[in-house]
Amino acid sequence: MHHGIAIGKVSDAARVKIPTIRYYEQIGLLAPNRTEGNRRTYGQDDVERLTFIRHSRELGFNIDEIRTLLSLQDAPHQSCHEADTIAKARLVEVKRKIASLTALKAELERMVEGCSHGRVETCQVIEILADHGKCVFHDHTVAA
Amino acid sequence: MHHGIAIGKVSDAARVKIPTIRYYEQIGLLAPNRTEGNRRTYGQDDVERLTFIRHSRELGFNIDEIRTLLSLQDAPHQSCHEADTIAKARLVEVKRKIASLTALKAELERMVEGCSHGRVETCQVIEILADHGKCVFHDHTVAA
DNA sequence: CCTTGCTCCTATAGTGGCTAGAGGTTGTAC
DNA sequence: GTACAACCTCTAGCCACTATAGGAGCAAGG
Repeated sequence: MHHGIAIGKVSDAARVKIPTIRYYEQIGLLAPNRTEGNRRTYGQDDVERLTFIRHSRELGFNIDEIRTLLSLQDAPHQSCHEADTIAKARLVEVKRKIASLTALKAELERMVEGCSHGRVETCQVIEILADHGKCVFHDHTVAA
Repeated sequence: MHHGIAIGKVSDAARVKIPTIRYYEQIGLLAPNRTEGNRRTYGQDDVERLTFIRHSRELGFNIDEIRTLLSLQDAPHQSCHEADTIAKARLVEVKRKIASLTALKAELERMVEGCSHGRVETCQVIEILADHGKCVFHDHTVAA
């Protein structure tokens, strides 16, 4: 009504794109509130909720984890044990990913350094990709 | 015919799942060869090609990059300049990702350490997620 | 020869987390 | 009153697979 924020403003304020906000509503992360003219309307709390979501996404939490984190935030008198568990799991994952990417980095550096800048026949890049035995990167789990 | 390898064997040999092999054929990474009974049939070269693809995917190259790398491998007298460029671009990306994940790791560690194991009200995990200002992780680009 | 059961086939739909587009409505400023 | 921005819904597309349904081929044992 009088002090509702339109989706565009919320989008700017929370730095979450408009279609993404609509998507979040669709999957139930955001409560649907409309004006008489059928426009989505938000309050400052929604801006904060969206910021929370964006930040969590940036930190690599998936939607299900965020759903749990949001439900925890909505019930502040509960134990934070679950939030702690989620963060810890994420930390383990991140550590593993860093280790994997570091090995990958070494592999790519070896490829690039080994490249004789000649023809494909003698190119380390192609050769290492073709023959796994020549690869030093063995924890092939994350990469992407 | 007599020395063709069936998809299941190729799948085991190259450690690429059967539906994935069919998918690769569909998108043109693999030539389609069939027996009279309409079964896909492969040779040792296909096992090597699939291993190349798997390895490249594990190293984080996307399908388009792999397409280029494969076309280079198929023409070994060409210059390997392009392969070098692709690997270098990937290296830059990986370095950026490591930097980002390292910052993220610090952030998660701060969260977990700061958690008083009490109630959500006072939980650092939730608080840091809610208030971006309290976050030390600012290169929010990769994360996942 | 026949059945059992394994491997294979196609085609379609689903995954996650959005993003893009078409085509229509509402609200606002001049 | 009219131009135009901002909004609406609905559908389809992105990537790289993965899953499922429903059917056909093929090798070994009886």
